[in-house]
Amino acid sequence: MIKIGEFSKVVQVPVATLRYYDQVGLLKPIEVDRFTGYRYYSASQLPRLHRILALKGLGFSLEQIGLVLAEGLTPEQMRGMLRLRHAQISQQLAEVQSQLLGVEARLQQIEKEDKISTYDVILKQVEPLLVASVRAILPNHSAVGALFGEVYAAMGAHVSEALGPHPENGGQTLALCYDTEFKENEVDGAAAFMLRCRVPERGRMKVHELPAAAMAATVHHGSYNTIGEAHEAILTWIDANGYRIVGPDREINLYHTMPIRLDDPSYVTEIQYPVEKIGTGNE
Amino acid sequence: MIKIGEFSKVVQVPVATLRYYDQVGLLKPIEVDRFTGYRYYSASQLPRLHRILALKGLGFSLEQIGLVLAEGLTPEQMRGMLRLRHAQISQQLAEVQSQLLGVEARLQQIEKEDKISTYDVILKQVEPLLVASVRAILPNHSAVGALFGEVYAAMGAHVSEALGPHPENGGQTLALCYDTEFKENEVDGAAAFMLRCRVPERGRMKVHELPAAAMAATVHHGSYNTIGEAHEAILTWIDANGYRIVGPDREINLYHTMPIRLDDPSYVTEIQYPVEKIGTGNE
DNA sequence: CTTGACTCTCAAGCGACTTGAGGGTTTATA
DNA sequence: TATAAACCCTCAAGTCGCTTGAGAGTCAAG
Repeated sequence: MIKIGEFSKVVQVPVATLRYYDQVGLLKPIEVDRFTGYRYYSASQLPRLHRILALKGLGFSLEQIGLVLAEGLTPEQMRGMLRLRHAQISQQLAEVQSQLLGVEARLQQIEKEDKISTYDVILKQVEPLLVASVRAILPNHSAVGALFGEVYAAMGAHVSEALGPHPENGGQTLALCYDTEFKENEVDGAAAFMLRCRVPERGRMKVHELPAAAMAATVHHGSYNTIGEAHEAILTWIDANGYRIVGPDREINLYHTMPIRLDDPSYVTEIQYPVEKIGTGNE
Repeated sequence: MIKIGEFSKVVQVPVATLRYYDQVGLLKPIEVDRFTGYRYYSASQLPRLHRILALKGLGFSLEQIGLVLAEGLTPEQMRGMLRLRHAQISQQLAEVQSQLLGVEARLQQIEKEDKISTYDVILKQVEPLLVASVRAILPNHSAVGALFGEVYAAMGAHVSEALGPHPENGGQTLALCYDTEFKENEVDGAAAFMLRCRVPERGRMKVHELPAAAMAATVHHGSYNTIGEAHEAILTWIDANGYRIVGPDREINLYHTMPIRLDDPSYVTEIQYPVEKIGTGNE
């Protein structure tokens, strides 16, 4: 029969925490003075507390620990809990590891350039996307602008099926680059509009569905002249964070007006590269 | 100028979260309708949100992210934040990894014995400990009981310096085992009392300080006959969790009465083995 | 003009504690 | 024996990053 303060010292658990465990019913003192409310513990409670600390150390919630302590579960149920927890921890491990890589990449970047990067790359899942597009070999990157005109013309009255708040004066456009390495000329690119439903194809304009994918993405704000930096930033990130490019990259503009003017400084472009984690390949 | 719902879809962040970011000042809409309170966002806010998501992905708190977004910090400060975070993540990584090992160990144990273990092993730091002890080669493990009598006698009037609530009828005792491998006889063991201050030595009774250490510990409740199981459990744990024994183990009894009676079924014994993580050796 | 989808604010809830205010009890010392 | 220091009590609120829900107002299509 010892008081809470001494028990606290023996088991190295703060007094407040012991009171909390009492409150939630996890570890009740063997006796509570009816008049003063003083809590009294005994050495015989050590095994129970040890179990609490052990399970807490494995990351179980107090509620789950309560279940285990109630002794009402079979070994089979216990196995189930452990397997579930195992899965959770594995996932958490992957997350923490990628955080570590991410922080290290940022540190490297800041060591090299001695300034905080303009571009922030994040990983996001995108859903399958229906598009109307024209693909062609272009003399240079800027030439993609002309392709948008072609798509626009080919759609005709179906422009209203293009995604965006006001299709006439601001839709969502998408430029794709199929080259697997950087090229100044003979760029294999495409211009596309996002669709809410299928429209008839016409000429070089085809309709197809871009697949769902995990994307490394960043946002470029300003004219296209400096968009190369954004691509560079994203490629550096992909390398430093242990990913690999697995398809054509996309340049997405929300709320473009037609015709496209590549030097508009108010443009906001999201650049996406489909990626997969190295070492998780499905080949 | 788009409404919160559509912005939410584009950036894949829940509406409630956007409202929350508005509330805490992390991302204010570019415009709020004075009459309806409707929030309006624009594509130009994408870079800011991207930065928020990127930093959140590295595990920074919203408060820290707010600081970064305020642009008021130098690259040097940013480096500092990143290094700090790096240290935190490394620690978290170690913790998650040991959780994974721990869960796997428990799963193995339950697969093998098909019951939930009686013993829960935890890791704890113990502080340096002043003890009065008698060390000797003993014919068997139970013989340590006699040594306690010798310590008790050697302390004489200084018994009052022994730790525990009432030194006469219940003190804290400690049995040490210096063998590096299990022995049935010729056990190199010691019996000790914990002291609050130094007392004079007498005969075989010596006073010295046990070093601080990280301990793998468990609690045995009941007579000494079955204490072997507790040792076994702890040794299995040490192996499965990637630790190594680095010193003599301790058996600690809180609130022993003198003389020691080894078959008392109400005894509670904490068993500790000093350990270090394999791969973190200081040699 | 209705319907249904969307938006607003404000309050409370989550988990595992921690902190603090305000007040009673025990114990060691003067 | 008085008193100070150490210890104990309860209850309430704060932490973080949202999430959920109630109740009410707004907007766009049919």
